[in-house]
Formats: sequence, C-alpha cells, structure tokens
Amino acid sequence: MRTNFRKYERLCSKKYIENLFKKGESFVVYPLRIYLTTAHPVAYTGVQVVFAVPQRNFRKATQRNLLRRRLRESYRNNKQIISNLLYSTHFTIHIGFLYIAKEIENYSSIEEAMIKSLQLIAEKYKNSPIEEK
RNA sequence: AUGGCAGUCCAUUCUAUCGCCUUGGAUUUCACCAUCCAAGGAGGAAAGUCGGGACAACACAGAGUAGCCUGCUUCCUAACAGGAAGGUAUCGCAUAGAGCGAUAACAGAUAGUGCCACAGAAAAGAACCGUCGAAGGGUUGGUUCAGCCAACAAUCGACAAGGGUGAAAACGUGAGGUAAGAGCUCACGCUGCAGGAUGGCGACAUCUUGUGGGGGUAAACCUCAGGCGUUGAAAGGCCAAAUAAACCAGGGAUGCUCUAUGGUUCAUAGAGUGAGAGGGUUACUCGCCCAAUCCUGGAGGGUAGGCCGAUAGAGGUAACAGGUGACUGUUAUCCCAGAUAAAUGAUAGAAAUCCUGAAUUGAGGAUACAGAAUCCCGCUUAUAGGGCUGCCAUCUUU
RNA sequence: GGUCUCGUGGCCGAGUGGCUAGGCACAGGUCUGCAAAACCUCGUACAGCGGUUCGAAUCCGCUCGAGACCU
Repeated sequence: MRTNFRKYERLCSKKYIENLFKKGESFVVYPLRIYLTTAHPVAYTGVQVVFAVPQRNFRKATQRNLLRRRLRESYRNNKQIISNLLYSTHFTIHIGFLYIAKEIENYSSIEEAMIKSLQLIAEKYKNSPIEEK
C-alpha cells in the first residue's frame, strides 16, 4: 500500500491536543511515550497523529526538527500495521507520540519502538470498533 | 614554496527508492477529496532582539515638566549607538628625522552638589608635627653685681618649604623676594576663556595678544547641545461559528440663594455664593474634547476556525560612469521560501576533503555553527574546512 | 513572535563603589553508656567574559541560564 502522510492525518486543533495530553491514556515504549484518546469521526481518516519533542531536553531547534522528522518518517513507513483503523468512519483515534529520551537516537531504534507501539495499539483496538457501533 | 596578519567569497556533491509544503495546469466531481504533469522550496549568521526603519492601530489646537538615548569633525544612508575619510589623545614598533600599527562612551570638573575605604599630619573652607617672630613671666644650666646668654615647656601671632602614607598630596624647573616662607612676583613649560593672523568645508594645526586657573571622579547626581508621541503582526481588518443587549457594584455633572421682567409649572438677565464629579487625550500637569438605550469595574458564559495583512523589495546580478572612500547614478537582465502543533525529509550507494592507523593496497571514523514565522538595513555572538586578493618574514631558482 | 524581570556556598536570603551579613543543612569536636537537644568550630559562594574606576556583587556592554506577562 501507499505510505503517504497528508495534512488531514495530522492533529492540528489546539483544543484536542490539550485534551490528549491531559486526559488521554498513556504507555511507554522507550524512547517514546504514547498518548491515546478517541473522538468524534472526521472525514477521510480514522486516526490523527501528533509528534512532539520537548524543548526541555533538546534546546536547539535543529535537534528537535531532526527527531520529529525521524518520528514522522517511521510512522509513515509503518502505519499499515494499524490499517484497519485508518479508514474507520465510526470514530477517530487521536495518537500523540512524545519523545522522552535525553539523547538523539538513530533512525533504526526509533523505528523499532514505533513498530512495537503501533502493534500494541492495533491489539488494543482489535475488538472495539464493534462496541463503538 | 612555507608561515603570520588583514580583507573578501564559498559553506560538501551526485544517483536511486519512498515521501512533505506552495503555485500553475489537466482528469473525475456540485464541491471537498483523489490521481497525473510541471516549476519552486532555509541562512551567513535564519540566532541574540542590541540599534534603526518600513508597515499598522491609537492619538495629534497647543504649552510645560518628567523620562530615555546620543556626545571630536565632515560625509554616506530611509534611518541608526552603523559605515567611510580625517582630527586629537594614549600605547606599541621603528628611527638621525619622517613614519607604521592598535585602541578610544573622545562635550563640560572654571555652573552647582556628592564621594574619595584602609593608611596618612592632611583627601580639599586645611593645619597635627614643624619653621619663624613677639612680649614678659616660669623651670634648668652657664656666667662678671644689676644683668646677659642658651635650652625646655606653655601663651599670642605669621607661614605652608619639609613629613614618604596612599591609586592620588595642594602646578614643574630656575631666579627674585622674606623674620621664615609661599604663584607672593617674574621667565619658561602645562592649561581654560576671549580675540587676531595664516592654512583647512570643518574638527584642528602653526604663530600671537589679553585675562584668568590649579587633585581626581560625569559607565555619581548633573549642566550644555541634539534627538525621541505610544504600542508592536498575539499590531490590525473581514468572514464564519457560538453565547447572555442578561447579573452585581459604583457613577450619572451643567448647582444653590436673592433681585428684576414675562408667566401656570417655568424661561431670560444681573448679583452673590458653592462644588470642581466621570471618560478620552496610553508617563504627568495645564489646556482641549465627549456623554443618557451612557460610562467604569467585578464575577461569569461562549468561541478559539478561515481569509487578508504576507512576500516585487530602501530587491538581486552584470556593465559603464562619478567619488580618496562609505556609497551613488544610468542601462540591461532576473523573479528568488511562504509554512501556521508549523513543509524543505528518510533510507541505501558512490565521490570529495580531513583525521586515526598503516606506511603499497585495504580498514575505521568525521564533514562545522545551526532551522525562516511580517519585511528590510546594521551591530553582536557561534562556526569544520576550503578558495581568492593584499602586506610582512624566511628559504630556493633566475 | 513580542515585552520585561532575575541570577550571591548544598538550600533560603541581606548587602548606599571600600574585608560578602544571617539562618537552615552537611562535617568535626564538647557533653552522654549511646543518641537527641544545647554549645563551639568549619568551606574554592557574587552566572561567565570584557570595559569604566585607585578599587566593582554593585556602574556599562556582550554572552549564558532561569522565570513572568501579552492571544
């Protein structure tokens, strides 16, 4: 399948992001912390994603840019793991990926953590679409 | 050729696969979405936000005060705490002398006020020790009777040479002068103000006349001269969505008395008396302007999406011309990011440079500082490595 | 993005240009059979660099770090 990553797949609303990090359930797959909430359905997609690298740990904007781009790339290349959720029209899952390591990891280890966390998400929502109906 | 200094330019490159943002076009579609094609997509500092503008909103009869900034001259610039060319001072190098380079918040200490720890006599109207003089008395000593001489301490007066402390000591040297001395006077030197001559647009330089002055500190207060309206794109405008023109508190001025005239409450005019309330003038005061479905504050409710601003400009590049130079003018040519939880990327391979190691290959590692957020001009700070130009030194060849 | 404020031992915190107070904590000692309390003692402290000044924690400039506000 295609592995593109369009604008509508990103979570842009300030309000939803605030809600996600405040109330969403979370778990850790080092070096990532993943936040999850469900919301009302949006056109064209079932998942909206946001990537974050805290300024507390990485002072320089170039470092944060690098890590955010690696996160986004690893999600783009592996999002077929949760393909059954991607085109759900019944609800939208908001996912936030927070980079919590203090040092800059290379792409392969980030991708490993991304695959693992996406598998966990897929496991979690295996049966829930039916309940949501 | 090597090394150093200064200036200036560049800021790894290519290929494949998978992607992202903007614009334009095509197909499908009511439209969004989707697919395809084409073009473009971080910097010299994008950084710090330190100066200055453009732009925008508010304000703008005007005056004064406060506040902030700047401080040799002329020029450049839209403007600047920026730059250029000079002047002066200090320092360094060199020298017979010229000179070369670096640095400078480089107006005023003779407008006034303050401060100058410790040490020291004293840190700024001097006077502790001291020097000199005076008159007689005191004490001691000497001596020829009265007395005289010397020393000491005390009294009165004059003075500021000496005191070696300090970062800094009451202009420096010489002469005169005096009881002793002293810029007290004089000459030379340093320096302020006013004036003259010559050169220079000017700062200033050289010469000269008169009249004064004597510690430092203005990145202490300050004085003088010049400049500044305030706030910043989260400015500001439009559209959409949503809710509560509701609630609570405060204010809501243009007055009062007497007299006269007309008169039904009331109106007009004059005199006396009182109160100077709210909002705006985004630092303050005066002054000015505004108001009855009004103004201010409180608590609370809703929304937090889109478009414009916003990317053609004090624009870039080249040539020519002017100017010592910063820079300017003319002509030609080019269009060169526009995101918004925020694009400009990831992976693989190759090349280039450097380092480690090795001393033939091969191998391993590294490729800086750093990411636009309205836009420009400067400054400051960070920065692997490389290219070019100029100057200096050394060596080699001719 | 913009406008401001602050930085003093391990922690809190005072400080008109002239030897950087004070409290808590830590460590050592006295006391005690051992502790606690009390008393005594102790230290590379002015964010960094440069300038002004005879002399900077203080004044000025640059850099670094922390925090607040503006929608």
